[in-house]
Amino acid sequence: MPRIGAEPIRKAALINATIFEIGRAGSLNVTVAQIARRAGMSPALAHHYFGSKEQMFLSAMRYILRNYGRSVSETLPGRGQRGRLNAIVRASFAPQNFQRETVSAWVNFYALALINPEARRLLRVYHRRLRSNLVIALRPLSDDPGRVAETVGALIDGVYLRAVLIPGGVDAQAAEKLILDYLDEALT
Amino acid sequence: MPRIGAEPIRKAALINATIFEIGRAGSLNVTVAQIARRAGMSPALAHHYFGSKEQMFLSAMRYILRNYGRSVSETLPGRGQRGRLNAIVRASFAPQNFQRETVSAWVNFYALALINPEARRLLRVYHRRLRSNLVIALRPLSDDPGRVAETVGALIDGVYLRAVLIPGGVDAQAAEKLILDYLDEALT
DNA sequence: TGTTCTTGATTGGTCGATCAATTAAAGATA
DNA sequence: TATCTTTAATTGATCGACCAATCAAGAACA
Repeated sequence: MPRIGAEPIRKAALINATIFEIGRAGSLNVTVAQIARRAGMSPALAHHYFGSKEQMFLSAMRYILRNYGRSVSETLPGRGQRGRLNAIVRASFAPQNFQRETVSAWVNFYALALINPEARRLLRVYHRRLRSNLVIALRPLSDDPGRVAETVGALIDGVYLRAVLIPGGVDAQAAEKLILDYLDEALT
Repeated sequence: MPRIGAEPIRKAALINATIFEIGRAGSLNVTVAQIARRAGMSPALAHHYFGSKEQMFLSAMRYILRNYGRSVSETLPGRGQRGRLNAIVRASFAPQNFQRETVSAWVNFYALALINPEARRLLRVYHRRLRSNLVIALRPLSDDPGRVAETVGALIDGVYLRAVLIPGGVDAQAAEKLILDYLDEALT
């Protein structure tokens, strides 16, 4: 059984399973055993690789945030002016970032950030980066880029939060439009 | 000890303690024993009055939402036109609704709504009522009251969400201004 | 007396974490 | 090649702690 070089594969499997299980349960109340079983290994092995459940959660959160950050910066280059702005907003509602499990995990990570300093730090890094991206894109378009960036950031989070509560799936189209419409009227 | 007619007093104490402990812990992972101790009674008595921990949580959530709804409708009458709108927004950031413990509990109730149908129902009622209030106030001011109401709703939630993550307390003033500024530019 | 209030004690169950033991690959030695 | 050594991978079993919920019984009031 033991193939050498299993660590990165196992860790990746565990991170995926963590996000999936948290999303599925809609809560951080998932057991290490559940996650490990989903990832096809024993609970002991999960502990072996991550040391603790907390570290698994934080790694999963890092993964989500890194993914989001990547999908933002990937869609950035090119597209002058307003195009950059639209790209940032659109990335937030791209299928990979806006799937029910992911958004559900996202909400729970916000709750985790209330009690875990490292989780809070990660979230603040994401906030800063998003804000910075928005400000740069807004600079040539608005006379108060800071305020508009803040508003868009809050709007994205708010729309995410409400999206998971809608029973019949999530309408990324409508969510995206709400924010783009705001930008239309904010950028006179 | 046993005074007659203790039930409503005990229940109120437990609901307060529930919100306080959830806010303090920043998580729904509070024990019935913690809550009961905070409310000055034994865990068994808490079960006696509420039947289960879940019912305690739901009652606490109802209490928060009722409180919020009341503080909105109290500030409503009078003030023609734009005044009603400002009042609704201002109520969201009134001290009683925007204290750290309350907002922290609020975020966790959102997470609870992901897994508990009754919690989800309560939250949807709050969404509908807020939206309805906003639409009525917006009707004479905007040619698309529905969209603006949706945006303000998401904005309030987003600002709440971000407020709890700021280390040095919450700036209700700034939060309020962000939303009022949005309204200024949305209502040409 | 009967009803309401109240709690200590207990039960049944869950879960994170640890550890000793097993398996197998990689590398060294001769 | 055959054998030994080292190291990584993996798990079953178990420990210790925590906790929601129940119950029987006591205490105070009408």
